[in-house]
Amino acid sequence: MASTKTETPRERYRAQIRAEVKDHAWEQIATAGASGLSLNAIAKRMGMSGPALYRYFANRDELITELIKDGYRSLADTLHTAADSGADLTGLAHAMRRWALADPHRYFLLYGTPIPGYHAPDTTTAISAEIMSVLLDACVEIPVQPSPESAGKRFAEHLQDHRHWAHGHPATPEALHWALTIWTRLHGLLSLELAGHFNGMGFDPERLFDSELEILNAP
Amino acid sequence: MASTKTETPRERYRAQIRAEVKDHAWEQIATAGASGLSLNAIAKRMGMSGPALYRYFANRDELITELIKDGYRSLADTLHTAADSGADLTGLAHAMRRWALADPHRYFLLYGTPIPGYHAPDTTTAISAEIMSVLLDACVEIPVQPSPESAGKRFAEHLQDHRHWAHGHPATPEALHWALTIWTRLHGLLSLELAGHFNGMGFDPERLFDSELEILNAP
DNA sequence: TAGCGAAAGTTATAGCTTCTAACTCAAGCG
DNA sequence: CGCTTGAGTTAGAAGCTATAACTTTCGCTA
Repeated sequence: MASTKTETPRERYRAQIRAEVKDHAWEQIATAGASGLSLNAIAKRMGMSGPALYRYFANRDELITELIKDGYRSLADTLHTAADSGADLTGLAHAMRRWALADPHRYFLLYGTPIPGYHAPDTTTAISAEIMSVLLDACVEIPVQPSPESAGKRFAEHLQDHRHWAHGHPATPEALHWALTIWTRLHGLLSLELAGHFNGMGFDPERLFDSELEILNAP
Repeated sequence: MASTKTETPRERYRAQIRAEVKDHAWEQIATAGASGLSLNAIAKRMGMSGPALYRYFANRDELITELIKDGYRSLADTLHTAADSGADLTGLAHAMRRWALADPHRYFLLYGTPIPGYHAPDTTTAISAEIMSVLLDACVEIPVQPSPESAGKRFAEHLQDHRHWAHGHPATPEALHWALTIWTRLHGLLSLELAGHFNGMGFDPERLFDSELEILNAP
């Protein structure tokens, strides 16, 4: 997976610089968050003047977009790797938690407060769908019974008309519902833990995570 | 609850300007988010020069801290009002969702990506505890049965040693656990909805919310 | 009521940011 | 070997936070 075509030396050099910039950007994000990202500072740390970077990225937003895309790619790869080695929902969830804890700012770049001007391009939504697909695969193994005349049943029925986001995945509406539930619950836990909202409370966030995961495995 | 003591005209003027600044700040946050907040722009919109505002707020962070405090206060008041008019968990959750949808950026200011330098002062953690208290009150009405030998039971036991965040609330460990669960699940739903992660998916977020709420009412 | 002191608001300035414009230089391709 | 293209430079505009020094204005008190 090196290159799609024969690259000219110029193209190779360009790709290398872009990668180097992104490395520095991730480093900067990991310490100061996305709002602390500075093209100028990156340029200086790379030994060149500020405006030089504008040869490689049109503006700050394009760099951030690229980072978000790489972030989604990283999460999707992490989940794929876990799933390929036979991980069930519990394994996937723990892989996701480890991935999030490894770089909280990266998690927030994807799932935190939306960047004001930023609008997700098609490529990121495609990878996002890939992530959901892994989750859906893990969901079909979970027995989920809809009680009659419940909001849950109504939502599953509602999902029958709005399942295009599953991209043809052969899951029951109940499984789709459950995948959404898993997503929102895990995000709620991780988001609050990473933001430090559990900090003064004393309990072990991992135990709360495991407890919630138990319910997600046997609804 | 006008004033604690007799205020001098200077103090009254000062308080009025501070309030006016915060009004403009909220307006700015509602449109551009917290990262787009500019003391300079606020000053100009108020007809004075940039540095003038530094007489009223030591720096940008102090203004943001104040806004966060007011945000927590606003949410706590909303929940108190709902609880006082007899709302159960469903009512509280819907009040919270309405509050969040009314100003998504305000929600993210409290529960979104943490501000890099910012560290919550005691006053905000106190109001945060107040919010949790309302949730706990609603929890004691919900029957929650711990299955033997489960991660859930183990976490409830773990909470017996870490319940100081409940500030002496007479709830069972199971109720404490359930309050945490409610918090994280509602946050997961609201956070993803407000950030627009459900946008392309077509389903009605409120129906998913109601479905989750049904489970939270009868675990 | 006069005046004094503190607070409010001003401009100037430093230092940071993003980003454009114009220029120089070097690398690579024909 | 030369020409084109792209990389990197400096200069500069416009914005931001924040400080310093100065002026004005307000309100309390003697």
